[in-house]
Amino acid sequence: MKILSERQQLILSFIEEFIEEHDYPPTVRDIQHGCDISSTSVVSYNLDRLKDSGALSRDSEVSRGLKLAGQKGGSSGPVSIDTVAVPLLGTIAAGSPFPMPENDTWSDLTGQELIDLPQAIIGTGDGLYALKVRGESMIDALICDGDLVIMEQTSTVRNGQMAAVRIKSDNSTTLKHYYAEGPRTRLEPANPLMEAMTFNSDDVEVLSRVVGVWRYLG
Amino acid sequence: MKILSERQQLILSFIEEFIEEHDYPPTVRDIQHGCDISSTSVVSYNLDRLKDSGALSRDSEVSRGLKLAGQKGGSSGPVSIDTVAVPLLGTIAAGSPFPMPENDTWSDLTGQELIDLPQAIIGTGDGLYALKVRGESMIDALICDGDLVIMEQTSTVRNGQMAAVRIKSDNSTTLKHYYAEGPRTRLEPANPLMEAMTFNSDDVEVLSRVVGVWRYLG
DNA sequence: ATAATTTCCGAACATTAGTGCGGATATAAT
DNA sequence: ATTATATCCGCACTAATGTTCGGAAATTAT
Repeated sequence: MKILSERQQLILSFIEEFIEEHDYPPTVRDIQHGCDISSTSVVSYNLDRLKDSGALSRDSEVSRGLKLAGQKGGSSGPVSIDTVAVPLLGTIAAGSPFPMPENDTWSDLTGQELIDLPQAIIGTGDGLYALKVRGESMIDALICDGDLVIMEQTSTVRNGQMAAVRIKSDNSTTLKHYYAEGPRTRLEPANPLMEAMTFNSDDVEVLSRVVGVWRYLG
Repeated sequence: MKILSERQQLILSFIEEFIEEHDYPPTVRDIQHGCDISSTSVVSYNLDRLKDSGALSRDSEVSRGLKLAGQKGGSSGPVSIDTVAVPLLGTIAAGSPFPMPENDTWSDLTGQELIDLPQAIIGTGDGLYALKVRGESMIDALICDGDLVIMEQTSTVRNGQMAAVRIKSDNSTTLKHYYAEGPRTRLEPANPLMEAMTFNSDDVEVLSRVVGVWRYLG
């Protein structure tokens, strides 16, 4: 990746701020004055350079025909990107019943606390919900108190994926890596130092798939 | 609220679609042709009406100086929120030297892969960077292969916070909860099942503070 | 119907704004 | 130093773009 000159970075951040403020891109002359550049041609030159480097795209002969490349990934400052809102359904603790979405329509979750996560790392967010972990009961899943677990409501998971599974005979629920092996189902803790267990497949019910874990240590 | 004429509604939705496609607003003539209007003056006239009704704002004598009133804040589906972009500096593995931001100016990180995180859970994002974890060497910090660790470059952490610390005598680096206790410093694994260790405070160097951990199991 | 108001038309007009060009300066390579 | 390359400068040119204005047509009020 080509290195951007100081002036080019300045221009880039100016464009970002300008769009942030006006909701439309600046003109060449806006940039000129905003970045204290002596000539419009210099701005034009550097815009082309930025275009070459992929930092932005430019519609020629179009006023304000600028578009930041990442659009969602500027170099500094907050930018707006697409995110999905995931409802925080409750907390999960050792022994407590595993919370599940009850509403059959996801649109009916108004009033729930929502967690915003970037679409880029979460996907569409369909059927997702979040649980807050209380207590240390999931240490062997490498999940600790305070963690936010993002789950997808599904009863089908592929081998190797992590899921919330219920052992019917125990009436216990844990988060484990899931491996269906014919009549038996192996559940493997995320912590490789701990040992897997196998159950009769009939005895294992998949409640939700674990999509992600967010731990914030502000 | 004044009722909008059919033409005004058409113009409004055209502007919306145009911005969706180009990321900058249309010109009067774009609207003219897009809505099959005979004269630019008619467009200008209706834009003024729309401005009066509050449907949009208009910067006069500014090309493409349009801003839709609603602009942001859809009611369902993906929404735009403020996020911060965090550079992904590299990977961290057992034994490997701990990657640190080298550039003294954060604005100089263009070209790095960027991770977008919601501002709401990350804060301003100043001085933050991300590392991808390789291998199982951090199991005792409840961090596993593939995790994304968000760090803040700082040499001062408060007791109880998690930090990347270097043990000088070992020349080893680990992620531990940090407790300065006078001449001694106690380092406590995130996993409460494991035991803490104490070192001479001189022997412990704080490299970065751990702000968050993101584990994605797509 | 008549008048008042709103909307539309077409055609200029005046800025605004992107581009091109010759040459000056810097910066890097040989 | 000397050449090559990248940037910058000012200025002019042209395309794009918002605005104005007299009058026509449509709509609404009296």
